Amino acid sequence: MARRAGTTGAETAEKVRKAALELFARSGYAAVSMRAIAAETGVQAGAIYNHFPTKQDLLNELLRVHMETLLSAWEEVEVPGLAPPEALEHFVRFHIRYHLDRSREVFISYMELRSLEDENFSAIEVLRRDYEKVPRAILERGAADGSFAIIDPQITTMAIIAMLTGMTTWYRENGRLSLDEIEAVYVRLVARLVGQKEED
Amino acid sequence: MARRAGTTGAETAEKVRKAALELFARSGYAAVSMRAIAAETGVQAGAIYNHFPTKQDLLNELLRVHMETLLSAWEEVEVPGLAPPEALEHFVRFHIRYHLDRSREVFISYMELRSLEDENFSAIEVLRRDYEKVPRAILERGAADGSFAIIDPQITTMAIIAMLTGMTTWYRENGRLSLDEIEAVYVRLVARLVGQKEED
Amino acid sequence: MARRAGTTGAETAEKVRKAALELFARSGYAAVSMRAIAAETGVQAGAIYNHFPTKQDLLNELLRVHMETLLSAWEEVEVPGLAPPEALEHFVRFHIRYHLDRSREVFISYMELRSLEDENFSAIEVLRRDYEKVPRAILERGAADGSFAIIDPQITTMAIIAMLTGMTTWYRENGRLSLDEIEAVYVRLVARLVGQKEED
Amino acid sequence: MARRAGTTGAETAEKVRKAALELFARSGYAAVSMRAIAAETGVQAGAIYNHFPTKQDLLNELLRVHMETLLSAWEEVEVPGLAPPEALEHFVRFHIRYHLDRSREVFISYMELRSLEDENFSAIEVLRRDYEKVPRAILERGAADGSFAIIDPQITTMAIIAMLTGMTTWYRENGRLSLDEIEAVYVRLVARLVGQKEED
DNA sequence: GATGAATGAGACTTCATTCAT
DNA sequence: CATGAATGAAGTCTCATTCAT
Repeated sequence: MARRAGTTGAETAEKVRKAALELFARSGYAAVSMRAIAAETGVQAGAIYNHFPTKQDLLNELLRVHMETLLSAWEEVEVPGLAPPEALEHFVRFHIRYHLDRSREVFISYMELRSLEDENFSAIEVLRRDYEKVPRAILERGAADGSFAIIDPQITTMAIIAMLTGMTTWYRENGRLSLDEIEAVYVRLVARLVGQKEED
Repeated sequence: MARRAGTTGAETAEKVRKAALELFARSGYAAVSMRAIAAETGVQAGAIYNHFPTKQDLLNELLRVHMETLLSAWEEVEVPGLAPPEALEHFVRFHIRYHLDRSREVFISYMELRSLEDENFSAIEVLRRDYEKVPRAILERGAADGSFAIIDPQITTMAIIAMLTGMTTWYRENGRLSLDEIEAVYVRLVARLVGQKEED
Repeated sequence: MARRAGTTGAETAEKVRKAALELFARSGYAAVSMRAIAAETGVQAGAIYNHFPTKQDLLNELLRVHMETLLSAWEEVEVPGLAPPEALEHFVRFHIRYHLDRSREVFISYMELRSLEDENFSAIEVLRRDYEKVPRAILERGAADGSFAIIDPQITTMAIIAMLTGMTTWYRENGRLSLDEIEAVYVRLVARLVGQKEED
Repeated sequence: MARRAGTTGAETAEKVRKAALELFARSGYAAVSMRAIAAETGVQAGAIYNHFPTKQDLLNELLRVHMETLLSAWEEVEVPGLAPPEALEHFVRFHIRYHLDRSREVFISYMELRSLEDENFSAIEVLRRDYEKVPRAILERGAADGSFAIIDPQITTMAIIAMLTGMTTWYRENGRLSLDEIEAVYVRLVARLVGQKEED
């Protein structure tokens, strides 16, 4: 049968992306079939191939777009002249907010890297490294100007990212603390990690 | 054909466990076939079913045994009377050493929880919670006796675990720092997170 | 590859039904593989699943449709006002003709009931009972109006059905007697079973 | 492990026969696995092969022994000089009693003939034909001496056997009629089929 | 004579993908 | 652009059978 009235190809592609994101996050790339994505989208499996050449391309696009969006979102909110302590706080708040809003993208970005074929994997890895350079640079500036007392910049960077990203595994919207409170806690924890003096 | 001379069932079962661990860690549970595990083990796929009723049982056993072993390993090295700062350092060193030795078990314990069927999932979750209680209890003791200045016990606990476990994703045996050095860095980072005074 | 030009799904489904009927009758449900049905149909095994969800559903549909068709075929030829002796003769001729035309359906309807899962089994049983009510009712009418001298209505009903249906196990198209002759013999045998007076 | 104390090979072989009979009757030859038979027997599948070379041999032995036993049981009770009416009644009573006692053997003798490989099938067919000759001979004697008014000897023979054997499909031990009563009904039905005068 | 472990084939079913319509 | 039907490969698991112990 032909396309139903009132739908456009772009709409379908977007619905496929949403469905795939949801399902990959819930069950993992390998465990999700094109038929399952199609069912969630409301089309037959064959229709997906009008928009994405292969299942692998679908995953790759999700991850690539996520990383690109993350990077450009940071570029948009970044405040260039900020002193390291304020810059780090700014980054922490950005990272938490952004990652909670896209918890499924974040999740599959960590989980499904290994499902990418080599070439795709490498491209995503580059983007990931780029993002890791953001806190790393702040740490190094802070170490240089004496506002931080960094133990080891590389490990501290990874520790910060792991700590912040780990939040997506336990955060629930109606938990004990509000998002603002959690953010505040993490800002202070990160400050401690980099050896800032407590200001309260 | 029957069993080849000189082999035993227990050996095969162990080889299957090893192969499955390796492959699940590398490619993920859903992406690994029983045939692939069998090939790595050196038997036909059907032979696995003499030792494990289903693929799910195989995963479940790996995860269950890992968590049980982790818990009993801790119980064995735990030093009951230790003051909170020393207890925390002890835990950090234990966790790092143990997790690096079993990086694949750790990896699939985090990655493949979602591949467990409901009942199996619940059982493993209980064990995971049990393990999280270990640092949590130390933090609370330290908060009570004033040796720590904890910002938020729950978040700090999760942050410590995420930070430490994240190491398995980037640690390489011949990297810039030795394991001893890395351990020392993490001990200090954790000390900062819980608000201990720097002792150096 | 996709569908070959000039074929339709309905055709394939029908070919699958035919092949399954043939093979189930010859070798039994459990001894026939989906691959064998597919080979007889001229498609790959997977293609069957576009038309029948499971092998069990395929069997179930064959049996259900057979029983429904049998019942509605009877309803179509039934002559309501007929006196019991003529009604019984009418039924005997119908049963023989119908069952010889569909000897494979009849065969698997008796043989493969036990291969049906519980729910499917119950549904088919209901239809079978409905069909058995047809001769039973004629017998009872004939007993009531004195045209028959029934020994025991239930046993006689079962005896008639067993006797008639048993014919499918030995009937061969080019045997000693023509179908018309066989029919005539059975009409007289049934007349004897119900205690009609011989009219010749 | 070796044989458990107190069991003998002959016992196991007999238990295997019983289990196979039971399971073949319930689910059909093709649907029953050697493992299932072994489980019902209380041994491992491999042990069956100490007593029966293949699954096919097991089926074949069950059918062959059944037919041989049936034939020799008849030979034992047969009363040579009996007049046709009494001989037929004698046969009917024998057939019913014998078949109800061995309903599973009877059932698989009809159902699983097609599961026999060619050579085995032919051998069993010979025995079946031998048994069918028994009523056939009585009918012919009765036709010759005028005590029966047979419509068609072959069809009547098959009708009698189908009718009698069909009973195993609906007979229940605690049904409406006792076995004696059922027997009496069938004796009279058969007498009608062969055109004897009603004697009551 | 029995066990337990193995093989190699094959069971049902699902999969990613293709393509006529 | 979507459907529905197909392929060919592969998935998990079971099977009859064999054989070292």
